[in-house]
Amino acid sequence: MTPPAATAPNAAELRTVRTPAGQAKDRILDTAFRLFYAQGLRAAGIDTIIAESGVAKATFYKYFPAKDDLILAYLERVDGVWTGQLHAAAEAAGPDPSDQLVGLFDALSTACRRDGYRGCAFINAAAESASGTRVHERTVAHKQHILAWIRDLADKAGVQDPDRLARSLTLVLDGGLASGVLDADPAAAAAARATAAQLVAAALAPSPAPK
Amino acid sequence: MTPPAATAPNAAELRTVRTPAGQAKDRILDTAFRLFYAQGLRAAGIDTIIAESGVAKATFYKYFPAKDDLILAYLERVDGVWTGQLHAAAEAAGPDPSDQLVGLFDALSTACRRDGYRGCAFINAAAESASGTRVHERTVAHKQHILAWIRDLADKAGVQDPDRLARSLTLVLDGGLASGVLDADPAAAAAARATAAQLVAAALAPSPAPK
DNA sequence: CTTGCCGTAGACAGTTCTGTCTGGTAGCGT
DNA sequence: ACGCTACCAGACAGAACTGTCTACGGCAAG
Repeated sequence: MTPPAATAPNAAELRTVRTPAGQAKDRILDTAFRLFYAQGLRAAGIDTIIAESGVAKATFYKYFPAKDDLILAYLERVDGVWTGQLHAAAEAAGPDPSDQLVGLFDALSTACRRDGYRGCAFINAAAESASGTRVHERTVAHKQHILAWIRDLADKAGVQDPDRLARSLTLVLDGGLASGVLDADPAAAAAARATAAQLVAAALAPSPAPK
Repeated sequence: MTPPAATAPNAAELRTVRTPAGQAKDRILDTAFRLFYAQGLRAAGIDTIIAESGVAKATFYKYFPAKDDLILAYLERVDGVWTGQLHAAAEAAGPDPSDQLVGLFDALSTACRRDGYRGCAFINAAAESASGTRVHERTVAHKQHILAWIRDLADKAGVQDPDRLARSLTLVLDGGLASGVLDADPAAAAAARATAAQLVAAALAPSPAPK
């Protein structure tokens, strides 16, 4: 009966406890989302993520064969969340595309007021990943999606040069996000919104040839 | 004569080679500058820096008791270099402060055309350091210096709201720098300059109350 | 009941990283 | 000639990290 294993803890009172469902993966992703963003991709170790998820190591590696796979899944989730907030903020500004172009900057204000705000997860991830890696490529793709979406809004707003306006606005947005990793100053977000409003207004005006 | 040490390599043909001067520290800093920027603070290991500097480990730890000390020295050097390039670009634009406010963006264009460009060393460093650490504080201080300098230029240019213009310009500048870690697109730098020119022009104009 | 899947628990290997320590060498001023 | 200083070379310790492996428990479907 008693196993001869000297190292094995007597399995009697062994709390293997629970196994809710196929939700171990979700717990891992939740923890990764939190730790990767708060500490950075490299600073957050696999062991810590496993421990805080309350998951067995074998389970972890079943779902994410390598750390990079988890990082990619994390970025995927961030993409969904952030894009959603951006769209929501834009739509909250009303049906007019030119209003939406300004309104989307409210997502920045909201984000930087959140506790533990540490700037843009994608910019931070790019800073930690070598170019050419899957992680880095993923961040580039994200930024391109955002740029395309803003360009689309600018197009609908009927400005003369949608590309130019979209470029300017993403610069301001990225600037606001990047400064967030330094200090989560709400004034920067407000300034970004004001600057965006100015740029959109100028793009809509008859424009006396700004140069 | 022959040392009894079994492990010791016979010191006969030992090339301890050179000891130029007190320049070991410089070589370390040069290597750190290169590797920290190219790979990131965490990805660049002490051992690699030591090996590529051609320096003994003891020498290294004599000058930099901990890795953080080297990182701080690295940031100090980056600050000097980047601030210098910014000032030079501004001055190259002529004596008029309003021209300098636009001209400083030429430093961004130049930087992103450089091989191995990977965005702003400070933003990247901030992404890898926890807030509250010396490294993080140093990056914040850098950005504040830049902001103060631009504000000063805006003041001299005689715009109505120097704070507001300086905020906008740093947002655009940071945006250009942040996007540099994703892809070193010269178009982004050009767009940043154009946006800056537009913002400066608008700030100087009689301004029909932009809202 | 048995079989297979999903899960826990944790030992283990192999690498890498930071930081310490010993020992030896070359030049320089006195 | 002597000692001082700055340097090179590399072994070593201790920790942390990623990833593999064995062993076991419970649940549901056939």
